[in-house]
Amino acid sequence: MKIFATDLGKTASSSDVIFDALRGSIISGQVQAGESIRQEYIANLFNVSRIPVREALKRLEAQGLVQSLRYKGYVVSLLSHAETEEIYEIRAHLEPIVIERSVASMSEETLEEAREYCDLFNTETDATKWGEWNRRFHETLYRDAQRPYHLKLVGEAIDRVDSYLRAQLILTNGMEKAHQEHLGIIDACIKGDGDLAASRTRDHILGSYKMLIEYLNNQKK
Amino acid sequence: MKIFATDLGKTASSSDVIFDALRGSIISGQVQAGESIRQEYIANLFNVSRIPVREALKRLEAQGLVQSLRYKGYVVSLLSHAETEEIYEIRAHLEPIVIERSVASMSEETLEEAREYCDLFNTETDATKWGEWNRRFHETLYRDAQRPYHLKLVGEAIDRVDSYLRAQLILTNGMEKAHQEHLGIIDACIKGDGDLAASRTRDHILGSYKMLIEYLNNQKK
DNA sequence: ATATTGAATATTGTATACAATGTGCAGTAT
DNA sequence: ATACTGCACATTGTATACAATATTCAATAT
Repeated sequence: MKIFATDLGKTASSSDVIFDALRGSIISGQVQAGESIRQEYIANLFNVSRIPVREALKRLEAQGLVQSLRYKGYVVSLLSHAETEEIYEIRAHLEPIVIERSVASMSEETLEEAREYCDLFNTETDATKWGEWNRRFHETLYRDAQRPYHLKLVGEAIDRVDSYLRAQLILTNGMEKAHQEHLGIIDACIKGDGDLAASRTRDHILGSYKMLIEYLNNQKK
Repeated sequence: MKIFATDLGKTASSSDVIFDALRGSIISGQVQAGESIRQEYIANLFNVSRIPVREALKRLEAQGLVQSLRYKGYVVSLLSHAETEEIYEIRAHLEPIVIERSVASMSEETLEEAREYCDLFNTETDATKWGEWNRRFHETLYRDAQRPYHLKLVGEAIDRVDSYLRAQLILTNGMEKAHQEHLGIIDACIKGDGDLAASRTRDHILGSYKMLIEYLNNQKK
């Protein structure tokens, strides 16, 4: 008899659970940039020792979401204007590639799910949830690309800016514009036009970057 | 009196030392893909407990160089053809961007250092060192780009394929071609022609990918 | 000869304990 | 009032210890 050990060794250790939780708190903006995270505090929160907490933090650090300062704790990374620009530049390069590949083999279910998130984004009244629907919308559309490495990079890039955006609720302004662009992207996917989906995705990303910059400039005054 | 605490909290802990060492062993091909890394073994090697070893491994895992399999140890990641293609595709997109920015503010020292590595790559007789000189050559040329996030991604992407390439000593074939291309890139940098440097860099990367694919096809027969 | 079982072993994941050292505040001097 | 000093405290980094469980290999059954 054959053993199908598909999920061998994949039982989520508490370190994984804590990683997910911390990452979620950061990208949702619940823990703001600059705040310091105490190992002992997190450990008590989850009723574990500091060991798994440390390992989760090491992973977050490798991803750039936190920085370790000895004797001062792990601090949620700040995001400079320069780095924000970099990340949007990278997203504007990679995400069109991904969606183009994705369109080529996009399933009906994927399209349907994307439509749902698109709708949720549009009808949601709780502003703190817009970021999440927006993210799921895009990630769903990228799902069929069979480009895991691209997706890893894109996901981490989005994590990095999300933590900042959501904390500031910047999306408030361009909601309607964003929704129209989402509809345009879905439309291109339905047509099976990868090129169009790609260029619309690029415009969408560059557009939101421009919006962000304008917002920050207004803040200064 | 003012305290210049530039390097506050940056004393390298043993976990950092071990991370560097393991990363080096992997990307140099000394530890081959598929090999498993025993925590206790590494701990003894460095005369430390398993704790810092585990943290180093967690970081390597976040970078994709190793995978954790419970009760079986951390295994050096394999590299599928699909993932190789992805990584070269990403490099071909990002590295031209980086070098273009870099050319705009490239110092004489950088150019000089790049020339040295170019030379070392060309004259080196020990095949195991080619990869290292090649890498330093490119990283030097990217240094002045002031694009830390790009450099992080590019560095990790190179790490990922280097571990595989060096183990196979694939470079053996295209040495002379690569050297000519290096000279072409330097030439473009001297001229201050960012566009040209970018396109030559792209061609260089795509060329080495093509070479790799041919090599792998020949292996099959 | 091959398949199956079970106990010893190996290996990881985590808790606890301890060492090192920066931080913060009270007390003191100017 | 402000600047300095020293000590208690807080916080991290790592060693040791223990628990859980997969792996391995010899013994046994088919």
